[in-house]
Amino acid sequence: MKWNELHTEACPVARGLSVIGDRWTLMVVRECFLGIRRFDDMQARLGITRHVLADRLRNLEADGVVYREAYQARPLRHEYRLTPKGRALYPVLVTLIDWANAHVPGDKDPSISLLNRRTQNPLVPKLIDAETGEDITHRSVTVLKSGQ
Amino acid sequence: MKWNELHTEACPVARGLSVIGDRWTLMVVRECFLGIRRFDDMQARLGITRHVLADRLRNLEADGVVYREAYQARPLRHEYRLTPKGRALYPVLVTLIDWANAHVPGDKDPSISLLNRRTQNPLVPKLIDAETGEDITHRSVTVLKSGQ
DNA sequence: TGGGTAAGTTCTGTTTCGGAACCTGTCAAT
DNA sequence: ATTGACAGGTTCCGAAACAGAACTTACCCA
Repeated sequence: MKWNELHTEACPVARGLSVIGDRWTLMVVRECFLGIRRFDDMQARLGITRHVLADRLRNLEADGVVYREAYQARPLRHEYRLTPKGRALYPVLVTLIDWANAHVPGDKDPSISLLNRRTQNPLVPKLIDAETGEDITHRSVTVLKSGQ
Repeated sequence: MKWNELHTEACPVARGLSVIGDRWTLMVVRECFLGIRRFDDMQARLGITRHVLADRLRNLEADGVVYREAYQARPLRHEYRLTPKGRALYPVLVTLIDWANAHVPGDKDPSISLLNRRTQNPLVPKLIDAETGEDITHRSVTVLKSGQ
């Protein structure tokens, strides 16, 4: 199967990964969350090649995750910002960060972690079912194939 | 920057993606969560090439996400199962599924969604800070760079 | 002797990537 | 008028990764 056939799959994991399941894309989204909006800043911070960054930003814009907005007219320059769809990726990023901090130790400090902004205590992300308040675990969930 | 230099980065997003930030890896993990344990089953279901699947399973085993366990002796055959580190990826998968179902519509039914096993109602995943019970959003979180 | 099963490995041609250089439009200083 | 800086790309090349198909190994069964 080729990658560009994936976005129509029934499985939401496949559809999600058709947008962000790439070696660099989620790192670009991270930069957006950190307030980095310009091409050269992203390129310098990520160490990605300019060619690949241009391609990823093009795809993210086409997928509606970021949009381009002019910040000066001459010469015309755009910056990249997250759309609501892009901001909705925040829980994915947070759970990934939590997993990596727990299970993929880097061999050099400094490390980066998340704090509750109000209390300044370390964030302890927990996934619950908003309907019932129950923890979501592998065992508390079942899969539904709907449609025909 | 090359991909194999990424796992030592300070940023947990980079370290996490060095393990699962690949076009196929999280799909393989999904199969494991669905109880698919054997090479040929995964290959047939995913439509991935055998070469790439063998490589991804090798990497996932090396990274401690899955382990191989013999299920018959002659000829020796192994199946792949999630380690605790692998099972800890469940929240990442659930938030990704939730995002994709909300924002990446497939153009063909059937679609797949998650249910609370006990109530059989649709799952509404919500990420909260276990310390305070507050919702986790982009605005309620701040970033800490620790170490030196 | 031949076929079936399971888990890979090997081969070949295509696509993508990394790294560096180059291009475009504009302004400001020399 | 020319030079340099800035910002956001594009182009080029060789290297790496990928898709698809065939092949290999080891065993069992008929």
